[in-house]
Amino acid sequence: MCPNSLRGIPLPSIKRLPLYLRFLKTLRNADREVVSTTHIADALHIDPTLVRKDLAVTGIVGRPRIGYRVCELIEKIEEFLGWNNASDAFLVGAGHLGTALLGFEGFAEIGLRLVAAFDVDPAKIGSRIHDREVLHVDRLPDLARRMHVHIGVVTTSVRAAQDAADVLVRGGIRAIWNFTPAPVTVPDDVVVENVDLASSLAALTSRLKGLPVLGGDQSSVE
Amino acid sequence: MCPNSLRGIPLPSIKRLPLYLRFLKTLRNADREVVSTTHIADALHIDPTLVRKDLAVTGIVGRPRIGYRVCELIEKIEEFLGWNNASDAFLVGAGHLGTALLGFEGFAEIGLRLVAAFDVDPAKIGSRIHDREVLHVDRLPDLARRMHVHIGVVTTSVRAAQDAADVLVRGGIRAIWNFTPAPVTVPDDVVVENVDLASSLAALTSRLKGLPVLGGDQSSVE
DNA sequence: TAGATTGTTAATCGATTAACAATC
DNA sequence: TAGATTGTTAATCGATTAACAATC
Repeated sequence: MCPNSLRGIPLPSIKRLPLYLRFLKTLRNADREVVSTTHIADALHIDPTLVRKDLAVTGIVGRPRIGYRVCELIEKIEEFLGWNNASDAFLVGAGHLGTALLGFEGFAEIGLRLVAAFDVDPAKIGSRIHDREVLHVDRLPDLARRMHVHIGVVTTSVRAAQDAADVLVRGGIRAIWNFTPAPVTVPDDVVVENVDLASSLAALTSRLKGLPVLGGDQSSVE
Repeated sequence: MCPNSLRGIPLPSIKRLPLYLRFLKTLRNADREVVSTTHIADALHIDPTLVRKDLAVTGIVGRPRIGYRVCELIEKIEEFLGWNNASDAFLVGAGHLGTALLGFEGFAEIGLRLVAAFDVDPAKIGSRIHDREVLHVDRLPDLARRMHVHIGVVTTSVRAAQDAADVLVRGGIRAIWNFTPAPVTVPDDVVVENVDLASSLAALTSRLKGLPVLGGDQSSVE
């Protein structure tokens, strides 16, 4: 019955969905009604069969000879990723990076809404950054529960990252988006996704040095 | 003769090296002289054989029964990644994110030095951000060549990303670290590494929704 | 020596790519 | 119809894991 959800879905496929989404939106802006996987594949330099497999995880069905309806595809991908109705998130660490993320308008596109920022610095608490209040981190657990916020974004210093994660866990948060290079430890039922700039830079510099690297992924266009 | 450099090195291995590096530095701070792969593997939740394979790409040799010398391992990894002597980089787009990156002290650890920022906004040009001058982007190509800068960091708006890439290419830049969600097109000999927040968030939210996801990678700790 | 660990070779696993039948 | 495209099954490829001999 549920051919896709039973077997599990490859993480690489999930990570490519936003790529398709972005491209499809440019097509929609250009008033394209339908699109074939070969067209998507050409534009994104991905194998057409892989594109078909990736799109299949959303449950979309195409029409032979025609392709997929652009609007339907966009809807299906957003629905699959849960980006159709935005999730509220708390940000911990109102420094430079935190401020940048609070000001990043692109989050609306990807279903995330940073509703408040937290810090320990008395100089920051009470101020507003990009129209969001900065609160003391001690207030986070209670507010997270009362506001049903399930996602935490960590932009503290490396030193404070684990403390931030602990506070978020105390607030019953279920997912942590960690922008610090510090690995954080959380209970099994909390999901952690790390944005690891060092890994990304390692991929860049090793290729820059002309080393022969195998298995280039989608984040590497030449 | 060169057992590793002939066959090419897996990109996943390269992306894990910074993870090891960070852990090894905590060991060095604790005055640990030697370390075994089993110890590293336990701490980082990675298979010990995989750790050995990853470390092997740097050319390090360990001693059976003993392990690896911590300091030597750190040196070898930094040398392999080219992080032992920092590379100069230009940043294009002095907005919120650009400002955050200019203020990020962690780059010293990973061999990157942002030496100047560029923008088109007259209000910004001539100012200083975190002690780096903001110059008009028109001056970039000439300066890049004269200063032998080979790395460009793009933190512009989506709209301006391709223009930024073009200017960097005109300056003879060889690698672009793209922080915008826009895919940029560059000549074959220029390396592009994308920091794709949407992909990262997709991995987070799909796991948050309790979907069965295969192939969790290192960026996903639970 | 005994035993922990390295380094390597073989097996497994999953993702990607190729082939092709079904469809409109 | 002819032919482009989907959707699926099989083949390939590479990364990870397991097994194990070599080493000190």
